[in-house]
Amino acid sequence: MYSIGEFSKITGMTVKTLRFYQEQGLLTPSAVDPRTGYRCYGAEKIEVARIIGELRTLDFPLAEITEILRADQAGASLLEHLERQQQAIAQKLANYKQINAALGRIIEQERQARTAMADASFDVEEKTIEPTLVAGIRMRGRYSDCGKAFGRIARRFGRHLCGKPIMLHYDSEYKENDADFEACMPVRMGADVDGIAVRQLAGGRCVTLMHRGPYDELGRSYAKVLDYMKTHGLAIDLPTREIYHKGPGMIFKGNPRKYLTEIQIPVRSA
Amino acid sequence: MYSIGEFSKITGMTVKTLRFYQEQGLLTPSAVDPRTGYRCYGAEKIEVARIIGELRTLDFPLAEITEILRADQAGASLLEHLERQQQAIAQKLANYKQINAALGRIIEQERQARTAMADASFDVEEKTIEPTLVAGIRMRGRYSDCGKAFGRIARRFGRHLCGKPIMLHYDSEYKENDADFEACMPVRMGADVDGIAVRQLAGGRCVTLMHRGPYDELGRSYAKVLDYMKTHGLAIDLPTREIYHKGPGMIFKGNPRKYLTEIQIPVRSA
DNA sequence: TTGCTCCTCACGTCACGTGAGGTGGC
DNA sequence: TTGCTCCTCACGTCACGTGAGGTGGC
Repeated sequence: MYSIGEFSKITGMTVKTLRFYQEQGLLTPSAVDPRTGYRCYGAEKIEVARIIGELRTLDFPLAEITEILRADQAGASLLEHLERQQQAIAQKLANYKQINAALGRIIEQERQARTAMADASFDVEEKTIEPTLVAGIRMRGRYSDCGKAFGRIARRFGRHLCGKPIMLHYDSEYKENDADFEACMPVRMGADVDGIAVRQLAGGRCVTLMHRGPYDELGRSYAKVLDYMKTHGLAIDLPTREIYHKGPGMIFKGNPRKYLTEIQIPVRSA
Repeated sequence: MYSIGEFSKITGMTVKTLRFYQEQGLLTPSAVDPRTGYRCYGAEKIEVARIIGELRTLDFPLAEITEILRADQAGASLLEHLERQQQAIAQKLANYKQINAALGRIIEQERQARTAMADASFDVEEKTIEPTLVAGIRMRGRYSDCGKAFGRIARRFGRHLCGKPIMLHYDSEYKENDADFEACMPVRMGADVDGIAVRQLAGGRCVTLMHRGPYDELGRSYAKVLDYMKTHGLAIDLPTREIYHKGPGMIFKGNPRKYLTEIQIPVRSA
């Protein structure tokens, strides 16, 4: 016979836990001194404690452990308990996997927003861009509808995504309600899936400018780019592009004054 | 301004939750009628509720959400919170993965024990066994030490395991304290790792008998097998094998009367 | 007497959910 | 008056942990 302290050392369970298990009717002492209230555990309780410990390691709730111990004789039910528990664990696992993936995406986005802010120059520049594989949805309507399209692409391509969202503008003039545009996201690989086209976006020479501020002030930056092109005798090669380096975050919408949008206009000598 | 019921519908949070968030100082109503106690939520609270909801989806504790909301202006801290949270989630994920794997192993073992019980014939038989890849630890000492060896192999080879534990006996006579034996477990693939040898176990002709009961009664079954071999003029080809189809379970030790052990003795015509 | 083990009882954790019992406005 | 929304207060969940305050045996 062991005192609760001794039994605690043997089983690796705290004294508090042992008292709690007694209260729950899960693991009762072999005897209790009626005068002092001292608990006594017999050697046969060690095996019971071991089983409880194993089942707790497998995250079984105490109520179910009580059931399993009671049904020990039957034996047949153990397998079913195990299978049910595996279901339960699999659910939690799936849940945390999802959370983990979501956190990964958000963190990545935040990091890129930081570096974009650090790297930006805010001057009109000419550069050569690389060809890029993108998944895109071409649409007509209002620019503000592009959010949903980016969302659809992101959900579909998940971990194959590899860059910021890009919008292609196919109109040569500004259109409010009937614009012709395409929401794209760079992907590592992939094929067409319901309404989303995967293709190579051509590279080449272009004029760029990083715009800082809300989207409704993009016009000012476009003016700067077009001035530059006129001065240098360059002509537009549609579609033009906008790259959203930093927009409303997933958590905080953030301050529109800090949004970063890169304007890219493919050009050829006029 | 919205009543708590309206705001609940807008945000998808229950009324109880909204009251709780107020109590926690997380999301306070824009106004409270001092006479009736009725809560009023302004439209600007919708965005706050959205952020709280997003962060709860990512499993942030309420206390940390409070912090994040307070530090919103700073902005810089969000990324660190996200990274810390990813750490926390990764831990839980790893924990549940481990539980899941353990459950899988135990379930598999229980299932195999069931089918073994259903298939066993309990007669001496001759059969041809297939070559098997095993991971084994050869040792000298007492048979009862094999448990640790099986444990080591199981931990090392984890998901590459593909069968019940096998013991090889290299002695031609019974030895109590200085037996020469090898604890093996079938594996799908693998290479030698500290003290564990991976190799092909030869197949061939052998005499088998399924023994049902405690290990200390194995002698009776060996007698039956040896009788059979004598009658049929067969000679032993060392090492002999024991396959533990059902022994003490991982959870319950179970009734030794129900243990199932297969004796396999490789033979050649004498 | 001191130090150790043991006892009970009450409360805290975490993010809410579940009533009970009652009020205010249409 | 009825039905609906809203209110507060107390308690439950889950598996313990953390004291506080006190007792028994060496």
